[in-house]
Amino acid sequence: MRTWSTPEVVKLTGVTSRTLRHYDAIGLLQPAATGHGGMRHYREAELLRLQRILLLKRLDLPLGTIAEILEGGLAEAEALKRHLAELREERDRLARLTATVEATIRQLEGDQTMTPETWFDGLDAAKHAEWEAEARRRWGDAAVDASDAAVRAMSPEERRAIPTKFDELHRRLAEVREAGEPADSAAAQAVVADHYEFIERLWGTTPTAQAYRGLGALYTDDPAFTATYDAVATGLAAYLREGMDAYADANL
Amino acid sequence: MRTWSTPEVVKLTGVTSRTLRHYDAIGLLQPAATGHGGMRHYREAELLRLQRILLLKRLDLPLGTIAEILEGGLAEAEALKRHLAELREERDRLARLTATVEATIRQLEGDQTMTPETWFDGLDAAKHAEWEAEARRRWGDAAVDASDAAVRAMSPEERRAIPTKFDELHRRLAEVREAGEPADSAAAQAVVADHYEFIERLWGTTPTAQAYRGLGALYTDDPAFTATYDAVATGLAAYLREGMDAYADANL
DNA sequence: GTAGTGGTTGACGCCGCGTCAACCGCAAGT
DNA sequence: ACTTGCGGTTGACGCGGCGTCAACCACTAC
Repeated sequence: MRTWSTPEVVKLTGVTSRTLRHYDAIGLLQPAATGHGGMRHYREAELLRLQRILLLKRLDLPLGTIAEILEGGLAEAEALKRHLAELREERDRLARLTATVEATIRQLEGDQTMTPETWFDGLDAAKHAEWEAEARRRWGDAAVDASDAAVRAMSPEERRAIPTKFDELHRRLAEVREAGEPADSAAAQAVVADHYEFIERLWGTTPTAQAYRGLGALYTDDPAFTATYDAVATGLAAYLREGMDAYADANL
Repeated sequence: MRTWSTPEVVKLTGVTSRTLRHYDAIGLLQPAATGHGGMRHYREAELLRLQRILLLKRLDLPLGTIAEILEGGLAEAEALKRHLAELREERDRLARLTATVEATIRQLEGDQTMTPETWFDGLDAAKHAEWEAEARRRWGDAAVDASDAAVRAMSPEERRAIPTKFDELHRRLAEVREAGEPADSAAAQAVVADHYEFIERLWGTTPTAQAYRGLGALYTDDPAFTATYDAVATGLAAYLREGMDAYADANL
């Protein structure tokens, strides 16, 4: 029954000696014996255990979970399933993120002139070009030009406050929703009323019921907007749209 | 020119007070003034700066990079491009990882009987089912059954040593390659010779030149194998295949 | 002797805060 | 006048998985 010293294990497996000592320290992989000034000696059982550790580690499982599995306290398939769910979430998050970053870069490199819609939402600055075209289709050139003029008339400070204001509205709305209030409740409608007023200021005109509903639809239909709202709270876009529809029903 | 206290900023932006103090500590966002027992007071300039910080943070930029951008020492587009490359890499890595984990789960839940190919490579245990079908197509039922028998005849210890042995071979090969040796050099061929011997033991028969070349082709053609080798060193699969071809030319 | 090799054990650093713990100033209630 | 409570402050530790010193020891070779 031969044994392996630390550097031998290093050569065999490719892990660093520091890693081996770390695993020893946290109890994940302890040498079969130590002697002669603390030198670690591993036997076949430990090597096999290390193999399994490395295998699971390549799946990005945390060491704690790996330990539980190896101790038999946790079923491997069970742990992997949970892990898989996390991986998928993270993968999807990164996919959305890359898209957002790409769009942001396009915006930074594209038209230098900051048109009003750029201010609509700090996060969606990047989406401006596509969004303006969409806006002209939905509301017509006159509406977009009016909004343009209204925002241009603002002071730089006012303009820069726009994303902040949107953020505030979104967070207030998310709070109301988390409290369990339906979108047509008084609490939600109060926030939507502020939203309507703010949109009114941005557009430079009083949105018609149809236009306001259309904006709500845009929030749920355009992935860029949906993503923006989902960043605050998942499903917030749909909730806001509901609230806007209810507001239009009741007040416009 | 009004100012905002810490809790007011918290309400406005949704960040925690701890985060604000952290940003103060690292110099990322310092309050315009402090007074009255250390209370922080922010003005509009700081709120706007915070907005930009949060925007960039949502893109997963590290705080250090955000600081550089805000100080003007780093072009935003430039930083984002670099960041994007990292994001893409990570996204792709996670995509491959989810696939691997999914396959591993399938394997764990599927056939309980561990057939020999399962041991071929620890990481590819999951790929067993697909791989066996592939093997039968490539080498025929007789060859696969022979290998099956050979591995079944091994002791459990021997079987469990198989992935370890593969790992060792792969690492040795990677070292040779990093030293700049071509695949048909003596150094590389020595490793390939060991590889051949080991395959011989696993298969239970002496692989013909054609069969051995076929195995090499599998390494580069099957994404699962390629990924396994790339985990050790990128392009290792191709290098090994080259080496195997050269070995077959010279010795088989 | 001295130098070199190959091992050991701390301990700090990374990143972005969350989460205590301990303290302080001010207002309201007893 | 004392306590209580609120709202703020400042440390300091913890997280994960090691990398990277620094300091030390045992043995061999010169």
